Amino acid sequence: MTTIKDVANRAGVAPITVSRVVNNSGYVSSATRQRVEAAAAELNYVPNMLARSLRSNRTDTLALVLTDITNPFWTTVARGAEDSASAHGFSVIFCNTDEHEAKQDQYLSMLLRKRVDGFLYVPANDRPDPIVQIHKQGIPVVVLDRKIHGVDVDFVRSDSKDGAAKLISHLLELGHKKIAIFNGPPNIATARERLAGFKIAMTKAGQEFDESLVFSGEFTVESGRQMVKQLLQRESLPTALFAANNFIAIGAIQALRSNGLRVPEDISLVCFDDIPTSHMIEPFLTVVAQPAYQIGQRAAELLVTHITQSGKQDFQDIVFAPELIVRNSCQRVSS
Amino acid sequence: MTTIKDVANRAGVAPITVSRVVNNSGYVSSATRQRVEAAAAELNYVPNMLARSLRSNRTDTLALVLTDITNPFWTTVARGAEDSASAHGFSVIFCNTDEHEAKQDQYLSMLLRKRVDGFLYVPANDRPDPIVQIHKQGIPVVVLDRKIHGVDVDFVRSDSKDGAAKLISHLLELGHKKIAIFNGPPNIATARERLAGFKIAMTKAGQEFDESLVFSGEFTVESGRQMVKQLLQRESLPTALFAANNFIAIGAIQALRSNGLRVPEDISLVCFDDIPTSHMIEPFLTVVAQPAYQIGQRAAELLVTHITQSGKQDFQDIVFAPELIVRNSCQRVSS
DNA sequence: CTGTTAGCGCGTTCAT
DNA sequence: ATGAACGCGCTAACAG
Repeated sequence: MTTIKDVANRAGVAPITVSRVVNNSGYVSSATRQRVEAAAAELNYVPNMLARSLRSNRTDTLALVLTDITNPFWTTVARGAEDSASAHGFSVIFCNTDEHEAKQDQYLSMLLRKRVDGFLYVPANDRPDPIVQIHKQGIPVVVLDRKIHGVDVDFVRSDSKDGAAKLISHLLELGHKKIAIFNGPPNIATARERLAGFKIAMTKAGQEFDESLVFSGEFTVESGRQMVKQLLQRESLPTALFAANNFIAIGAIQALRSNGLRVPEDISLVCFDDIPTSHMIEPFLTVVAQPAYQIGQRAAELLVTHITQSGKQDFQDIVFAPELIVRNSCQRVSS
Repeated sequence: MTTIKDVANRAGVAPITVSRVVNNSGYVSSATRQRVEAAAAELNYVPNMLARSLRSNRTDTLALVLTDITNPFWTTVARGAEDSASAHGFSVIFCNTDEHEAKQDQYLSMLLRKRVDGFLYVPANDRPDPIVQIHKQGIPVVVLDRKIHGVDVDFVRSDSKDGAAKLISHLLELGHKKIAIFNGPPNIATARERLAGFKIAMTKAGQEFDESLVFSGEFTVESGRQMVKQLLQRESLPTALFAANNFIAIGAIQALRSNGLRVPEDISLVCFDDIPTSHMIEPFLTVVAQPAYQIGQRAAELLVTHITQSGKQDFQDIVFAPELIVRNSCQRVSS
């Protein structure tokens, strides 16, 4: 591994001169510059960022802590974040927590040790302490997707309440009254807000809200299947189903079908979050889609701003409006 | 930012003693250990990996250089790699090259400067030089998905030739004879091999191979659309289409439909690579699926082995067999 | 069981 | 326009 010193020797100059050439800082005569560049090339010199970072306290690296990159929503967020980070000269380390607190804590402390310059953080829970811990190290955090109270950070997310309401309104317009919700865990803000939006839309339309039609699980395919099982134990079925995210919807559809129930003929289904590649092939699920790419992009930009202008102390709560996309998973119901 | 020195002062010991406590190395009396741990906790001490790495020449970080994490195949590979890396104590930095050489080169040199411990590398081209450059720095590389000749590295990939042949055999069994291929660029090994598999299966079945039915583009949705345009300029259409990857298939289906052609009624379609979430909702495309998760997992494991046992010099070429999954995108053709 | 010395590779500060 | 010295935070190597 050749160092700045080796290059210096080869070029017959002092290490600091090599440094100046490499970083384009300070004055270097074009003659010595050329000698240095030649030496660097011959020796395959690659600057050591570790050493540089040790002095500069900057790693040009962001952390992206999310739940599961396998979910197309997060995939797209990740892509947006990486594109934006890369445009600003940052790399990104990604970590899947699977909404698991222990995993998350482990990742966070590893990332802290690695001295990442900032965190793009999708919290697995409502607790503010992870963020507090990070802030104690003086590292900025942008929280994605989920609002947490009592912490001074930026948020980039979409309006879950509004999105849920849009979906429910759509169902109501089609004549549905008995609507069940397959929700995520109540300790995640988006789950609570999507339920809230559901309730609001129902009551606003003068519809009775039936607590027994609220199911709580996880934001996973398996959980979607489980909730169908629970649903089928009821005497009467709702005419429509609201899945609080795409994976729950997938699990629900599978379980419904394997129980001989067709969507939308036997039961209508809407869900939060798009499934891009799927709908490109077969436009099927009616959803509200979040601008996933922009969420990632915007979050990374915000984070980079905080890093480069470390004075910046005004925190933003950027809320995107989800968009209703009507496809073929709902049927009109005769009242 | 509190350092090992601060902790040492607080605990009334030497820095090295703190180091020993933190790393569980060497002898420390449980009395002083406790004092040190208390001091560390009070001061919110977080070890600085940069400093440690500078000495140890290990960053516990892998690079994952792929084409586009937005493609569900790569998403799954990435997840497998991250899970495996994390289990071995490594983080992973991911980079999207979009098959773009310039972007790729930029990423590679950045990652070299960052002193990642190893590369998981999906080459955007056939050239061995990027790998040679990395090896010059003494850093191991595992190449994913695409074989490159003339370099000593591990490969983890699947058998493109065999996969293509399986798909074509399936079509032949259904009576198809005029089959077009929508391929990726010829400078990518998988594209060449998928075409080769196509040819082999055809000739083996005694079918004539029609060069005019070979279309070359990119592994993208847009390219899939473009190739349909080209196809439609022909006087007579083939009865079946072989898309060399999932994104090409998606683009093809869209363009076919917008031109009033239905799959499979008007034309049958098979493709390489699954689209997991899509087929969970609507089992549609007949594909050969690669074990994406295992590819990522296995590659990361191999890489970690090279890193931890730096003596290891036997290189493997691990080839997985793709699996044919018959769904509903093909129709039998009467001869 | 604990401490001293030294150096990993680089860039800031201050000279020349 | 170029260089010397020092220190970023940490841990081998070697005392004691």
